[in-house]
Amino acid sequence: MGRAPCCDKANVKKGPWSPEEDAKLKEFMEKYGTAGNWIALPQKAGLKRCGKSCRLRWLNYLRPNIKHGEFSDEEDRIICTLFASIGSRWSIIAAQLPGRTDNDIKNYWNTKLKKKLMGLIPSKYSFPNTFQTQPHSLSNLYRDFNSIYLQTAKSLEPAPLPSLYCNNSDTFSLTTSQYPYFPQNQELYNGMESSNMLMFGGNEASCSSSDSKDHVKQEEIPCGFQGLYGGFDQGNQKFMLHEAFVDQKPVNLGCDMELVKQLISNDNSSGLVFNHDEGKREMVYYYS
DNA sequence: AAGGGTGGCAACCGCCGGTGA
DNA sequence: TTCACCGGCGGTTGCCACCCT
Repeated sequence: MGRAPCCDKANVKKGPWSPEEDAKLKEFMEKYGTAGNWIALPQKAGLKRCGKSCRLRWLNYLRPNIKHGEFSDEEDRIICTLFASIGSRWSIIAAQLPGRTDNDIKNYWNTKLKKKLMGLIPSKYSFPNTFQTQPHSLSNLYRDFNSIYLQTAKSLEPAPLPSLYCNNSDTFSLTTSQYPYFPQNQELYNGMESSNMLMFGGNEASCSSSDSKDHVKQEEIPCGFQGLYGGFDQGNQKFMLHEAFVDQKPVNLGCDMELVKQLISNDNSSGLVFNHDEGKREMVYYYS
C-alpha cells in the first residue's frame, strides 16, 4: 500500500497560479511564515491548493530576492563545474548561486546550458542520439566518443577539438579553449596550460592511487597526479604513450594504438582525455 | 494566414530521508 | 525500534509563446 496523499487531490486547484492566489500566499507568508507546516498552510491562508504546491510557488517564485532572467558567464561556469563534480544535485548547485532556485537551474541546464556546451563540439564528432545527462550514459557516451575519435584521429585536420573526459566516479569533463577552468589544484595542470585544457570533476583522489597495471610503468607523480601522455610520432603514423609529466618531461614507454584501445576497453580505466594543441593531436590517459 | 513543430518554463508527481511521537 | 508525517528533491509533464514552412 502506498503512502497517503498529502492532500485531497479532488478539492485542490492545479495549474498556473493567479495573481490573486500569489497575493494571498505572499501576504500570509510575510505575516506568519509557514505557520507550522506547509500542509496546513493552504487552509489557513484560504487557498485551494496543495501544501506542496504552495511551498513550490513560494520558493521558486514569490520569496524575496529571487533572481530571474539571464544567467551570467560566471553562473554558467559554476553550474558546469558543479554539475560535472556532483551531477544533478540541483539544490546544492543552487545554494552556490544566490537568488537562483534549483528548479531554475535545472531548467536552464536542460534547455540551454547543456546545448550550449554540446554546441562547442564540431558536428563530425556529434554525440550519439542517445545522449543523456545521467552519469551512466555519460560513461557510455565517453566510450563512444573516444571510439569514434580513435577511428578517425589519424585523418583529421587540425581543428578546435574539445576533449571529453569521464571517470569511474561518473563525472565527465569537456575540454575546450572557450571555458578555461582549472579545478582545485591548478598546479597539477601547469604542464597543460598551453593546451586548452579544461577539466571538470577531477580530484586528487580519483587520479592519485598507485596500483599497478599490467605492462604500464607507473611512478608516483608529484602533486598526486598520475597519468599517461600520448601523441602521434614524427611520421604521424603511430600513437605513442608516455609517462605523464615526470619532471615535466614525458618519458616514452613505447606503447602504441593497440595499448590505447586496450586501455579504453578496460572498465577499470579511470579516464581518457583527447587534447588538441597547436595542430598536434595528443591524448592524456588518467588511471587510478 | 494557418497549423505544425519546438523551446522555455512553471508546476506536478512520486520517492526518499529526517524527525518526533 | 517502529511508524507516520512532512519537507525536500529530482525527474517529468504540460502549457504557452514563438518560429518556421
